[in-house]
Formats: sequence, structure tokens, C-alpha cells
Amino acid sequence: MVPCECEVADCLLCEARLLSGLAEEQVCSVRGLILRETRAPGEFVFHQGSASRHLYVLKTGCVKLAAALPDGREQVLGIGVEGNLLGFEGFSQEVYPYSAQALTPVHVCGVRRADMTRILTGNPQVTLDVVRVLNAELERSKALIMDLGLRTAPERVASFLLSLVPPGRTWERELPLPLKRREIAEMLGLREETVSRVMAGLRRERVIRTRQGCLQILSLDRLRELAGFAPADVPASRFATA
Amino acid sequence: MVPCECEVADCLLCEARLLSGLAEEQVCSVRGLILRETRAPGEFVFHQGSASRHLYVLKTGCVKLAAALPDGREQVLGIGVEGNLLGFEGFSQEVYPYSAQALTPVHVCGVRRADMTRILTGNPQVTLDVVRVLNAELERSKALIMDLGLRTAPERVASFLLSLVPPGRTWERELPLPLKRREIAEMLGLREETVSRVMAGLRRERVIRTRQGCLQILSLDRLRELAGFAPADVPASRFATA
DNA sequence: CGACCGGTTGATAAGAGTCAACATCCGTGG
DNA sequence: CCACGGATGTTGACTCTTATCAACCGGTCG
Repeated sequence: MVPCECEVADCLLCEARLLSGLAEEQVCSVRGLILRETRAPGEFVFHQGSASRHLYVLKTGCVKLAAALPDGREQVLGIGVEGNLLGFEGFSQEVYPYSAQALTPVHVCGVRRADMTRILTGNPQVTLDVVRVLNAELERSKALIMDLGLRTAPERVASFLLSLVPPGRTWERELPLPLKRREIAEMLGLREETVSRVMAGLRRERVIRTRQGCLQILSLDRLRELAGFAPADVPASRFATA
Repeated sequence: MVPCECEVADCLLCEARLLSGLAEEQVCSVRGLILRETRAPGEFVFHQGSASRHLYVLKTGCVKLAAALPDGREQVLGIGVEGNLLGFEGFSQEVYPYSAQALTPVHVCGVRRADMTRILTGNPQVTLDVVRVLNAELERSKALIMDLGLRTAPERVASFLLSLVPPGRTWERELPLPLKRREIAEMLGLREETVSRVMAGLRRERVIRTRQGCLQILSLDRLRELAGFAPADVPASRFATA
């Protein structure tokens, strides 16, 4: 990838690694199309149902992606982390089909949809990268479908905890756990109490330790066993890999 | 869209409506890259885990898309119908992440992955269309996640039956029901018996009638009520809309 | 201090799964 | 043409997981 030397050295497309095939001048041509915004925890990057005027790249922090039914039931669809594309569905639709809410302080870069269309039309290589990103998204969705469709509560929780482990080989003893019990439950199609009970069980069996917003995995192997499938089948990460 | 006048008048890309922005000569340039194949019911278009050498367009018939866990549990991810792209995930991955199995006699057109890469690189407009197709796929996956994550068994069944109704205004009194009870259950994260019981209830209440492989909806409104959300929220179709 | 929020735990209820028997449909071959 | 056999679908009795409701704990912040 060409290092981006343009004014917005940390410009959104570079961060999202969407410019792998572009010359420097092309990269710089998107200069000025970028809006930078911040959100405090709890604030929304965009709302389900509102007009999808912008596509975003998450620069720092993490967000919760969730869709609600009219009766208030909410389904967490995933977590977005640094480097992820947000609201790309808006590229083909008039409104965002779900909401993105900041879990931590968040910096995002936004591009107007029309500008993105122009960028993509003019840069086939970027579009090809977008195809890859969307395929990764699809992969992530299917993994969640598998969890919801054929796993028991303990298996889902184990599977979820495993998905917090960064893809690399080693990791910090303490992983951040950005979701509340309630939100984990909403992601796994369970209730807060069930998640709490399952995690209490794992704590009793010395598989994990928990602290407010933190997780320590004591036995990765046992956790994999409990998830109900071989390590090789562990989906890379429940977090977007864009 | 330019009508395709090339030798393969019903060529795969035309069918998939992926050539909206191309001149005729460009369309014809993909001539010869297309393999045509057929599958009998039960046969596979491709297998989960096998090398993803081809991308397919479904010309006629319908297929079941499903992924299995090593222990044999299977999750139906969706149904592919005429015009759908199949195995596109293989575009970014070495192996197919799920299987496509013919439910009816099936005709598919295949393109080698490398050829597709070439087509996409050379035709930005096509790539943009592919982005739209993938977004539709994503939409469909999210709808299934919502079903699995926050609906009860009766709601899931009702929601599923509604998804069989073609998007258009009117439809035949008798809809085809290409899935067995077992497969419906595998799609909805339920058991065969539960699906059977729920459908029996719907039959008792004169909401539907069933025949081997066929469905008759007697009260669309009641079905919508049972699905647990307003008609406007009904996802277009559980079937791929590519 | 007291209210609130997130998390935990217990008792109980409801929903869906399990196991088993039986009914139906359909193709096949006598 | 009919009888059989296997696959598909239905129903019942019972079990078990998970949801529900309620109480409670411990921290944090006015």
C-alpha cells in the first residue's frame, strides 16, 4: 500500500485499507471529502431508520451495532472496532438498517454517500476492496447465525468470549469487555440473568475471571471445549475485521 | 440495461443483472468464460470446505444454503432462487464457507474465480453492482439474526411463512414450499416437531392450509400479527434478492 | 447518606426439546 | 393394480433449558 502523504495523513480510506492499489495522487484526490466527528459513550454515530447520508470509518474506540423491533426488543448485530466501516449498508439503501452507538469515546471519519459513489466509480481497485470488506461482514453475520441457531446458552457465551481474543497468537492477560451483561445477552439471544449465571459457572470452574469491563481467560482450551467445536472452527472474531 | 445480443443470449451476468452499465461489446467479452451445469435434487452445487474455484449464478430451480458444525448440527442459512449469485464468498476465500444443495432440478452458470476477478477489475460498474448484491445478502442475514435472536417459535414460523410470499402484490393461492419440516426447523433454530406443532396450530386456526410441498395462506393479516411486528417491517424476502 | 446502576442469585414458570408411537404420502416392484 | 417400505409429517407424554420475577449486593455519584 502506498503511504498516504496527503494533508489528512490519517485519512479514512487509508485507515480502512481500501486504497491498496492506488497511486498517491489518487489517494490525495479524496482529500477534502472527509468529515471528522467524535462521539461520547452512549451517543449514536447514526440511528436505525434515519437517512443514510454518510458512510463512516471508525478511527478510535468501539461501537455497538444493533437493530430494534417496534416493540422495543433489541438485537445486537455486532461490535465495530478501530478500522471498521460503519453504515456501508446505507450505500445501497435510503436509511440505516440499524444503529451504531458508541461504547467508548469514538472518533469517526465520514464521507458523504455521493462522494463515496464517486470514489468507487473512479477507483475500481477500491471497489474490489469494498467487496472483500462486505464478504468479511457477511462471514461475521453467518457466524452469529450459527451461534443463535444451533448453540445452547453456555456454548454461545463461550463462543462469545472466544471471539474477544484478538486473532494474533498471544494477547494481554486482561482483555477489555466493552459490553454490559445486558448487551451480551442481546447479542446472543439470551437474558441478562442467563449470561450472568453462565459466567458465574465459568468463574467457579476457574475458566475465566471477570472484573468490571475486563475479562481474563484462564483456560482457553476448556473454553473452546465448551463452545462445542474444534479450535480451527472458531470464527476469526465476532468483531468486524474490515 | 443493454440487451445481451451475444451468443450466450442468456449469459450468466445478464441474468444476474450485473451488466447494467456496460456496452454490448463489453458484455460479449465475457462470452466463453461461462460453464453451464445442472444438478438433480439433492446434489450439491458446491460443498462447504471445498476449494472455491467457481462463482455461480442460479438460472433455474432453487437451492438450500447451509453450514454444518463438525458434530453434524446443521444451520440453513437461506434459500437461493433463480437469479441469485451463489458462492460469491469464495471470491475472498479459499474455500466455500457453506454448501449449496439443489432442492429442485437446477441449472447454474459458473465462472472461474480468476475470470470473475478479471471481469470485475475491467468493469467497475459491474463491481458496483456486486456491492449492491452483497449488501442485499447482508440484509437478508441480519433479518435471520433478528428472527433467531429475538423471536419465539411461533413468531419465527409465521415470519418464515411470510417470507415465502413473493414481493409483488398478488400471488397464487398455492405457494411452493420447497423445504421439508426438518429444513425449516434447521433454518429457524427449532426442531422438526416444534415446526410441525406450530403449523398444526395455524392450520387449526384456519390461518394456513398445507399440502406436501405446498402452502396456502388463508389469512395474511393474522400471520403478520403472529409474526410479532408490523407488515412494514417484514423483510422483503428470506430468499436472496440478487 | 441514599439513589441508582450493573451484576448476582434464588424460586418458579413457561417454552421448546426429547423420545416414542403413529399417520400419511409416495415410489417401487410384485 | 395393489402391497409394501421408507421417508416425511403429526401427536402425545415427559424433561430440561432458559425466561421470568424478585430480592439482594457492591460500587459510584450526587
